[in-house]
Amino acid sequence: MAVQRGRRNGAAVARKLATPDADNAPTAEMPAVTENDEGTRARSIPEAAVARLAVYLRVLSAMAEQGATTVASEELATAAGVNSAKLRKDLSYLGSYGTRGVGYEVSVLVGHIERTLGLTRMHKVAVVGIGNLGHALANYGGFPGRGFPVEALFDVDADLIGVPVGGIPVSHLEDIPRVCRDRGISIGVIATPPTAAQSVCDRLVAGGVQCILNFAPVVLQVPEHVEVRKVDLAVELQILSFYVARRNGMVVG
Amino acid sequence: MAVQRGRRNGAAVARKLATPDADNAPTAEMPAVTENDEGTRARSIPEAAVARLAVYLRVLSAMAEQGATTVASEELATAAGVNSAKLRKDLSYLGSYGTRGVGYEVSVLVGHIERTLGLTRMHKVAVVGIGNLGHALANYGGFPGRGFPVEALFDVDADLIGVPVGGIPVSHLEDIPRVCRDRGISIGVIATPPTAAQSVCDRLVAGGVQCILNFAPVVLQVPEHVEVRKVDLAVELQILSFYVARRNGMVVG
DNA sequence: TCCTGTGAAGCGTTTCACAGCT
DNA sequence: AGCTGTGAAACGCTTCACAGGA
Repeated sequence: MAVQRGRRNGAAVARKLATPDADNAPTAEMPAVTENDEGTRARSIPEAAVARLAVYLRVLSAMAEQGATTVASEELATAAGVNSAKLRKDLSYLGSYGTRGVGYEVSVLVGHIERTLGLTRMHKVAVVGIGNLGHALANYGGFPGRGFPVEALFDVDADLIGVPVGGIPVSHLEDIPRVCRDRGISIGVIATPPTAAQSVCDRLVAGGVQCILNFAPVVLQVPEHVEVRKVDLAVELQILSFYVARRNGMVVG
Repeated sequence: MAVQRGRRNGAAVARKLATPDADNAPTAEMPAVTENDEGTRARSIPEAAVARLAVYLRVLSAMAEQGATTVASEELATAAGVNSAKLRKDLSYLGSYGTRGVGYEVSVLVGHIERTLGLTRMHKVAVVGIGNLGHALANYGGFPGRGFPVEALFDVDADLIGVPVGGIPVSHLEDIPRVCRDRGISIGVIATPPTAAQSVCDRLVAGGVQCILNFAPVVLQVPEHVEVRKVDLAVELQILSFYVARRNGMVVG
């Protein structure tokens, strides 16, 4: 699965382009310093670090549940699968909330990461394309970790319209803009066949959706203010295939 | 969704550590030059480029279907969502197969990318955890783009054992090592709850599986020779959340 | 003594810009 | 004239190594 986050535009490319994995280049004009509800610096956290913060958050939550109140960088790093220098650097982007000689207070860190990731606010999710995958996503029912309630479902199939899936009735693709606006959807998940993806995407954008998680194997064209991340099974498998092939010396029968 | 590919070990960390997104550092000891069936250089293709090659392949296949025989870097780049310099650099890792003043021959490029990614050989897939997501994955039936047939399914649920899903009967988790070995599974997909993931992973490894695609929100510990990629919905959503928050000036109500 | 926080070095990736072939 | 292929510069991320506080 590849993850995309386009930013730069190529030479003659007008619209924002989405690209897989380590593409993007948060270069030049990053937004100037902005502050969140607590005054935490939220500027210029490297892309890569943001992704890891989410992982630290999960690990920290698990640790908190097991009663840990304090954690050292080495311990947290190991649990999160990174080295401790990277972890400390990542955390330093949030500010200095550790205690030298001791470590970090779990609850404090959880709070700061949540604020930094904008998890103090709900993000309503719409799932488009209620096939196998869409069904699975809709049934997650209130996405992982809470804070991401699924509040709208869409499909083209007339047989599905009105049928509740995971408690929410399916609406028609044409109603995407209206429903998204009415319900204040901020994240759209595209789980349609590739041919439908771009038009679905356009409707989501028309409905005021700011972020899109795209499972369809297509490069979506979106306006600048919309953030796209891509999950591509075929790409993931092919990358794995590359490493098998290389490991096996590439001498294929 | 985050993608992981661990490589370096942190200080006191013995087993390979998996980390999200732009982690890894294919540094130092990359395998020496190896050749594939056609003598194509397969060494030292940057991680990031490999991920993009899979995308180029999809775009090229679509172009071929529409009758294109030749394509220029600018055109292919735009369609793939990257800039043309990056595309040319990526393709140059395969060797020089373009024609100056003209472009690339589509079929030739498709062939070279397929060989480089090891797609000339089948990679049998096992899906573990036949819940909502596992069901969806099993029903993909012969994963995207062919070359990745699903040939084994596993679950703990007694009610599921023996039931065919997408044409393949579900086996018990305990049989993972035997079945994987018998059927020559090379890629394992973990779609279980997080608590089961590590033990499932260990069994897959015991069954000779070389690559794992992990949908469970856990950092898997695997031996060096096993490649793990991770797909994490919660992480993806949280990254999107970060960008919404930043865009909105972080001034949360 | 222990562990955080961080400049600075090291690397990998991206972009630039142009030489070179058709 | 057009487009590829690629050194070299630019950039961002990771790692090192140690200063400095508890």
